[in-house]
Amino acid sequence: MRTLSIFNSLTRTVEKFEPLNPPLVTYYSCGPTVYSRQHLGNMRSYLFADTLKRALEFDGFTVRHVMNITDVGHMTSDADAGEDKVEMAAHAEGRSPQELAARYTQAFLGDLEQLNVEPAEVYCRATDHITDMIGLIGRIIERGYAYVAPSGVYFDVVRYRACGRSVAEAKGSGRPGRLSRQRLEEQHSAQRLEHAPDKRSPHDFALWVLNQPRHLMQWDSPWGRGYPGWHVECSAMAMKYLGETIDLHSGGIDHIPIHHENEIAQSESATGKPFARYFVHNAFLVGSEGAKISKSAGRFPVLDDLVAAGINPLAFRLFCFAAKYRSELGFSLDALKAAERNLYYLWGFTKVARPEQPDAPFARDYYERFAEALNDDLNTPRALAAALELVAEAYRRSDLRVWQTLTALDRVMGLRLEAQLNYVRASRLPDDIQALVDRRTRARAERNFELADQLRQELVARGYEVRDRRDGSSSYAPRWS
RNA sequence: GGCGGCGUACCCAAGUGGCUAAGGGAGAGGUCUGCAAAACCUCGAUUCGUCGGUUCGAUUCCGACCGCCGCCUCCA
Repeated sequence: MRTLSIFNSLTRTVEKFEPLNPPLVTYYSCGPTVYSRQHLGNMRSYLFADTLKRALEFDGFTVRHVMNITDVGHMTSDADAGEDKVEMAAHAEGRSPQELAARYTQAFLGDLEQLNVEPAEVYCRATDHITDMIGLIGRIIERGYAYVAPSGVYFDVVRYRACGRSVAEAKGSGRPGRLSRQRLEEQHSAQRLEHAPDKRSPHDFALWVLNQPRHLMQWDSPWGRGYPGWHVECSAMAMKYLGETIDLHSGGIDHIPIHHENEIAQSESATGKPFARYFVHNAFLVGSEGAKISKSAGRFPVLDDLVAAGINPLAFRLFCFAAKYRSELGFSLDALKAAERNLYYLWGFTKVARPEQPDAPFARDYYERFAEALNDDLNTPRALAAALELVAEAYRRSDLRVWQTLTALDRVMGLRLEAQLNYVRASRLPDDIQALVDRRTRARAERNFELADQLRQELVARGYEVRDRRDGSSSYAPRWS
């Protein structure tokens, strides 16, 4: 078994990854709040999570991956006027929150499928786990880290941050958050003045929201009718499916200061145990001007936009694979097109590959390079370079026996090479296309190149790729599925 | 105000205290081909935002500056 080194946000260093009970890895990654389409920036995160999971599997681990689908409780802010994102969007679209959530959940899963993301072992909806959340909140209250106020049950951030010294002492000088390294008093609190007046501190966050009669989704709880806060579903569901201490937790870099900090706080104050042993965060996809692509900024491309532009979704997958997860990635059509060229380069190899033969010895070096790069904190760009050079080397040597290696690498890259091979091999030409092919073959035999070229143009226009070989034979295949 | 990050060729993007600064795209030239396409070969940053410092030696470490970005309010 190889050892993955990965940057752990908890320690801010690259560490050897060692799960609690190998070969099992318990992995929780943050899923979407389903009130809108997930844009390409979001998709980068899910692709990153997928690559991380595939890398662990490449190394021989068995990954149990849990992803949340948050369909309630995600507020637009923590102020009084904060509204539930799902309910707000539902209202705007004239649907029920349930309909809206179901619709965007489907769209989300469809996107993952198009990107060839391995399905998680468990997708869990927040609304299916209300009792788990209530149980967790109860434990937090018992341990003294949450309190009940008229407007809700709040996590007592000041008490938690005090951790080992008196609350009074900690007030205004609490220890910095483990992930964000921010001290409470250093945070810009001007924006938080609108907070619920019965909160003890502006930093406290809601575990359970009470007395919001206009809210549609409500459940009974020991503290009254209401609904859960945003972060608590992740803690509750992660623990339910993976245990009180999980191996690995990932998400976007923006989750470091709020969501994950809060998850850790509420989880560990409930259990007294470490919540996650490794936290891993991916950087943003940014627009051409270097600004992040964000939902709140309004317009942002979604996967369907790429498809509409004629770009294969897997090109986006490869595009993300070609950059390190911890670096910002600059999105542009040119850059995406470059990735698409690489995709077609690898797919094109299926037309000449020798899947029935064992690999030539030279393939081994490239496999090793790929594995080494991958395990070096997921250096996917270097891994990709190894894969591309493997194919180039095969062409160069005119020794095309590298298929076993290439497909092994593709179990991490996820470009569906195997499926592409089957597709290319299985596809028979439709009769009308075959007729054109026959006519062209005849024309070429008669050295009537004018007609042959005309027929080639026709075939290309119909979506077929024409490749004449040196020996005079030709291949006609649909231009990529 | 606090926390964090970035600046490598036309574009995307790795990387290292000193071996030729990965790889890809685009571009130029070539091989092959009836011509294409595909594939392969060659070329391409004497240089890594700027200025200092440490060092025998820095793109890589330190400092300052310039520029860009994220977070501290929902955000992958």
